[in-house]
Order: sequence, then C-alpha cells, then structure tokens
Amino acid sequence: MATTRYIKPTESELEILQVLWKKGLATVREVHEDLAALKDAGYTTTLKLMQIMHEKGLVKRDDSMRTHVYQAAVSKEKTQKHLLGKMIDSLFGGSPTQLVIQALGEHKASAEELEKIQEMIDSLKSK
Amino acid sequence: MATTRYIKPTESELEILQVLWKKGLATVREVHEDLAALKDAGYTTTLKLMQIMHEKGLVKRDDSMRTHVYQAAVSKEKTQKHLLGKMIDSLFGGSPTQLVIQALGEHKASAEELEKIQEMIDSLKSK
DNA sequence: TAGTTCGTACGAAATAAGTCGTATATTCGG
DNA sequence: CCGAATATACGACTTATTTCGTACGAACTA
Repeated sequence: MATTRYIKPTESELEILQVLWKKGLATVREVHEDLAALKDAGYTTTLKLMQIMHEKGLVKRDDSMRTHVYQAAVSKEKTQKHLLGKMIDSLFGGSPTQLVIQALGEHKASAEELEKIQEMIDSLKSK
Repeated sequence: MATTRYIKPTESELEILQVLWKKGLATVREVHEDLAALKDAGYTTTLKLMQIMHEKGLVKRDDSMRTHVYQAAVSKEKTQKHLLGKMIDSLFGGSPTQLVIQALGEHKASAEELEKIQEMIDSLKSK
C-alpha cells in the first residue's frame, strides 16, 4: 500500500484550502476573488499556487473544460488535526490542555460556544 | 511608547526558543546539544540562527564573556497567544471554540486536566 | 610555547515560498 | 470574422530560511 505522507500546506496554500473547503468546487477565478478580500496578489499568483498544490496533491481538479474546476484533496479535519498536533508538540509541551486553556483565556467565546465546549467535556468525563 | 511589532519566529527559531524557555539561560553549545536530540544540524548552524534571533530581538545575550549566554527575549505565553491566534484565523475560521473542540476530541486529556478546563469555563461563564 | 580545542563572526550556497510577466490558446460579443 | 476578454502554462525574479565553510582569536594542555 502506497504510503502517502502528509504534506504540510504553506501559509498561502492554507488560505486557498480555506476557500475550497467553504465552496467545495471552485475555479481559480472564484478562489482568487474570494482571496482578494484578504490580500491583494495578482491572478496569476493564485493560479500558480493552485497549480503547485495540484502537483503536490493538495487539490484535485477537473480539467476537461477550458476552465478547470478545483476542489480540496485533503480534508479540513485531517489538516486541522495535523497542524494542531504539531503546535501542541512544538509550543505547548505536548499538553492539549495547556493549549485549550490558552485559547479560552485569550480569545473570548460566546455563551453558546462555552455551552458547546461544556457538553464536550461532560461527554468526555462520562467515559 | 515604542511599538515593538510582533516578530513571528520561524520553525527553527521556535525549536531554539523551546530550549531557552526550558533552561532560562544557555550558551549556544548547550542549546545545540539539546537540539541534537531532535535534529542533526552543525554547530555553526545553531550559532548562526541564534545570532539572527539576536538581531531580530527574539533573544537577549550577555556577551561580556568569551562564551555568550543567551536567554529568550519573548515570553512563551505571548508567543503561544500569537501563534494560536493565527491558527484560529487561518484554520478554524476565527472560532476558538472549533479549535478547542478539535483539540479535546483528537488529543485525549486526563480527568484532572478536564477538571482544570471545567474551572476555566465556569469562571468565564460567571462573567 | 606549540598545537589542539572551542568560541564568535560572517559570507555565501542551497532551498523554499511567493510574485508576476509574458506567451499562447479559447471563447465571446458584435 | 475580428478584437477584447479570459484561460492556462511556465520561466524568472525576489525574499526568507536554513545550512555550512572558513577565518581568526582565546584558552587550555602537554
């Protein structure tokens, strides 16, 4: 079985993945327009990045039309899991709890959100 | 008041900061030995990195002796906060809650740790 | 004191990431 | 059909990061 090793997306690639995760399917133009809200890079820059992502296997594309249609080839959850794990190791001494506490302390969550987390904890405790 | 803008440490710089946060004070040699457990780079590589970090203001050093003594110039907490914020934005659509839920789901925490988080939530709720 | 070891400084090569110009092909509007 | 708009491909340039060789002085040792 071929072992597909994890490819860490770069900063810019992550921005593009965000858009693709949101849209599902998208053309370069669509991704680019979306990105324009954040940063201002030329169209061909976005195009190039997406081509490279394709080579790396980060995105899939349908190039049967003149205008290619892209979609993410890596799942949001897997990617979050990987990068989170990396951060926990490299910055929180391997303790997810420390990270959670920092996150809750520094970035305020709404009452409903706290409720969700509460439920999560309750369910973990009961195990 | 001089506004010192945040300097994002690179991957390698983070490894060095880890060591400095742990040791408090350390020479290049000491940092290098510690790092050797993780990766194998030459001594001068570590030296160079630490010199660059000094220029950037990421570390302070006492160079009154022949062998310079370094220490971190940025706090672990501030650094965690910044990088966490960045990750929340770039990977969790700006929702710290999503990050917390992922973190709790994927990386198991002990009962005591859950308790700590519980307290954190209670205190946030009461506000 | 001569040679080896250990320290900093620093230039420069090797990679990686991001940016964009330009070539060229396809499609669309009139 | 013709020109404008829109698409991909791709090479080249820039900047950031990492790596290391080499120079050279200080300190230690036989």
